[in-house]
Amino acid sequence: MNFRIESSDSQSKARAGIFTTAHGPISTPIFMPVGTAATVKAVHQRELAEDIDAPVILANTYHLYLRPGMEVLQAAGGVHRFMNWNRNILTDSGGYQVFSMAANRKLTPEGAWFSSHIDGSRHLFSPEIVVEIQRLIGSDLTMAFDECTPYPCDEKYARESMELTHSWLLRGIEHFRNTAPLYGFDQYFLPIVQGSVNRDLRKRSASFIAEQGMPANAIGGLSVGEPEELMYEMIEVVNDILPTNKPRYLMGVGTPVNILEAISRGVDMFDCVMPTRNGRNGMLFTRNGILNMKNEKWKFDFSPIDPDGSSYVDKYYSKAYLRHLIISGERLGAQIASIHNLAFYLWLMREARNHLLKGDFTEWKTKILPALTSRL
RNA sequence: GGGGAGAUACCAAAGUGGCCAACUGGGGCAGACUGUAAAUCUGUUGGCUGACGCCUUCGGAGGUUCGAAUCCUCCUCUCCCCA
Repeated sequence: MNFRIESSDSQSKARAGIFTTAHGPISTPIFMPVGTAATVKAVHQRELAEDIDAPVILANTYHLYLRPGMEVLQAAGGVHRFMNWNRNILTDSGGYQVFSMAANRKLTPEGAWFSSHIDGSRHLFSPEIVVEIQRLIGSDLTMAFDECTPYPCDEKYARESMELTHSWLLRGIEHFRNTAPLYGFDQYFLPIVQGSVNRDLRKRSASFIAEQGMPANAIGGLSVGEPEELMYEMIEVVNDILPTNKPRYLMGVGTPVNILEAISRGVDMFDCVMPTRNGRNGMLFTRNGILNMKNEKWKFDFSPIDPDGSSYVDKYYSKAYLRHLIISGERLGAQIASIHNLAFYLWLMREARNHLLKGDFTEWKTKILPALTSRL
């Protein structure tokens, strides 16, 4: 995938780069919209490409495995053809579901036993099985199977969880090397750093992950409830060890501020459900601040949703109209809010990148940060 | 004209002597949401107070009682059936 760093910030660890897979170039820093079930909820692929201009989206191994199932995805010729998305796709491995559906699973050295949230049926996810499934899905970027360590947890649990993830990683890499892509293009395998909020564990994990020599590296187990300062601290610890010449992917993060702070600490790739889920629930992110579209104050506000927004929906519809749609539970409200938020996130990444190339990233970041957290 | 039922907070609807400032649902208002079991969840919804608490409320007026949304009298209004 040949990551090329185009510019590095002089006042921080931030950098702008680019790498390419069979499904096109990805300029970093980048935000990847989450499309768990082979759909970014409430957003058309056409809007993702043409309006939001996302070069890569996420899908989820666990969800696609359960529904529609591997027979369908294989018969379709992989997930790109299935959903008619010919840009990049990254699949999460199901590691997050190990964490979020803890009540329905059992961890063993072999792997994780799940109860399907759809019909209750039992399934085993092992590092090998998860590689197989991601081969069948045909994602460009495939994730190692890990345990996303819960927070808070004691040192012993964090250590054992990390060691389990490491042992799973070795098996996953071996199986990845012993299998081939099914649809005629290369796939890449990303290992994941764990270690909870423990500096020593994070260092050990980052070293272990770096040694594997994978084309890109991920940081997991953060933004799971820990204080933001701890998250930033762990990112710093880990990024001091992960190779600088490969993309770094911070999984599941986050707010616009989280992302800018992580970029300045050397992270290149992000994903988060926040722009879509919070959008559906009426929360809009803009360069001027956050607004809750459900609030009464927009009831008679017929001004554009976001006069400074980069998406067509921003000037096409008014705040009062969007408020009405969201309060009424109308689907168009979720669509407009999701398009707006994703367009904003992608705009923010392009903007960060432009300032990195221009050489004034830190000044720009310092200036824009207060506005991003203010409430409108 | 005769007979019957009913009026409770924004709406609907429980409650039929003290555990009632009043169940529950809707609506309203506010909040949460970070590798999506989420178009979901939580709080709040008479007034004053930080809290204990106090004050005013169950169509209207009066009465019984230590105590009334609940019992009695009259009044006003609504709905249903028969003629």
